[in-house]
Amino acid sequence: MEKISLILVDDHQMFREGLHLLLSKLNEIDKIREASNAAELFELLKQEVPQLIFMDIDLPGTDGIEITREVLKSHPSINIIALSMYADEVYYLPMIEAGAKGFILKNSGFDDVENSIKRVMAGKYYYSQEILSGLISARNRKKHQQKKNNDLSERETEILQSICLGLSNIEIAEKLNISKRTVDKHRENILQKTKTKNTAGLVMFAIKNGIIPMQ
Amino acid sequence: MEKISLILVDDHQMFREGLHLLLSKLNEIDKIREASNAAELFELLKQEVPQLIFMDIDLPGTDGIEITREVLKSHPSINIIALSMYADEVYYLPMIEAGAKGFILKNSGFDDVENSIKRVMAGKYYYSQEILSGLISARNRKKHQQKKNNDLSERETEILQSICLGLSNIEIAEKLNISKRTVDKHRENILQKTKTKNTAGLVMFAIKNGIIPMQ
DNA sequence: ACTTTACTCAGTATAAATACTTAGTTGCAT
DNA sequence: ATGCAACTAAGTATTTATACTGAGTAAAGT
Repeated sequence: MEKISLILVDDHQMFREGLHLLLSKLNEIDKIREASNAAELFELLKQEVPQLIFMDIDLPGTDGIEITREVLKSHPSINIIALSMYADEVYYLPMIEAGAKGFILKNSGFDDVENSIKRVMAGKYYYSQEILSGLISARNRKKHQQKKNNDLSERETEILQSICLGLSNIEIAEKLNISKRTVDKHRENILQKTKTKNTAGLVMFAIKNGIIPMQ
Repeated sequence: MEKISLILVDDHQMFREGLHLLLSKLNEIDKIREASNAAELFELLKQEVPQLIFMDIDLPGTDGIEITREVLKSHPSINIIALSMYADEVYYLPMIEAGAKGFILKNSGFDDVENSIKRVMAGKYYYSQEILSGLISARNRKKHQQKKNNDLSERETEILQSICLGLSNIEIAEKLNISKRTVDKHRENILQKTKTKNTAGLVMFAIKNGIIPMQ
């Protein structure tokens, strides 16, 4: 198996040196270089192109996401694994869009680093499990939020759904085989219950409360 | 460290036996039992409660998702790891909601099984990388969908946002210091461009196209 | 120079939504 | 059996939204 040459990009020297030491114990690793910012990285790239880059996201000046885009534009073959303190989607989604093959958290174990190298160098992707738990818990939070605080009756829910579909009261009345005035009344009651004052408010309420599917 | 007692639930005998053999080589595992359906599983649960269950999703009769819900209702302390042939979100999302702590694919390596046991028994989640990348790519797809196909001008976008906030045309006119008739006209143009026919349609369009934040 | 686009404003008319009030029916629960 | 909640319906009035037409100005691009 070919030995791996890699570059660590991080503005904290201590972190860089620690990771450097840990990585140097791996047999697969051949050469490790370090950069603390974009300029240093591009200088290293001129000298020799590595197979792998560990890229910190929170860099002063040009951030890791922007650097990743630039590096991949000129060197598409390099595998980039993102490093972040936080499992927040405002970090990893842009990073993945930028082309990072992996995303691991700084406070996860070194086995995460090892696994990420193995998978990414095999042409696969690798994401920390913590990211998923963030996604899942966000999903669950939303699901729970949606279920509660919904005092609408069945009929009212049905009518609110129809409103969101863009139907007028007359059309809803025809669809449900009831009087237009009844729909008027329901709509009025829904406005009261949802504490909104017009159609726009109704639709927003419906979405926030999961009354209409809108993932 | 306490030894783990677990149950394998799968309707394919050969798969069950193979996984049984592999698992029996792990030091952490103490006792392995097998069930091929819901009835057999609940029979085993009566005899002795395990710490862990590997649950196949595609079971004849009551499926793995439903069984997971029932098991966790009566035995919330049991850790359940789902097994599936497919990395499809129609499988894993309901399974996660049902309370499974892990989700691995049948065609991934045995190290996935080992890792899932370690993490789940430590009170954490574990999901196959394939699932994580599926979730993330789904999110990326959505983000990209939102950006395109938005012919609205700046002013129109501004007005659409105000509409979504529940403002009437008069209120929007005051807010932007323009005539109410101008807002009328903008609104008319937005209706045309978005191919919608009323306020509800406008709000739905705004959400689908990411014109208003709505995570 | 010319066209296009965005933004602005108005007249006129109709349709729809909002507000407030009253009231009959049904089914369910205490 | 009594009351409550949901669903139904209508009268009346006002406010908003939608539709179609016409038009001026400013900026930007060809």
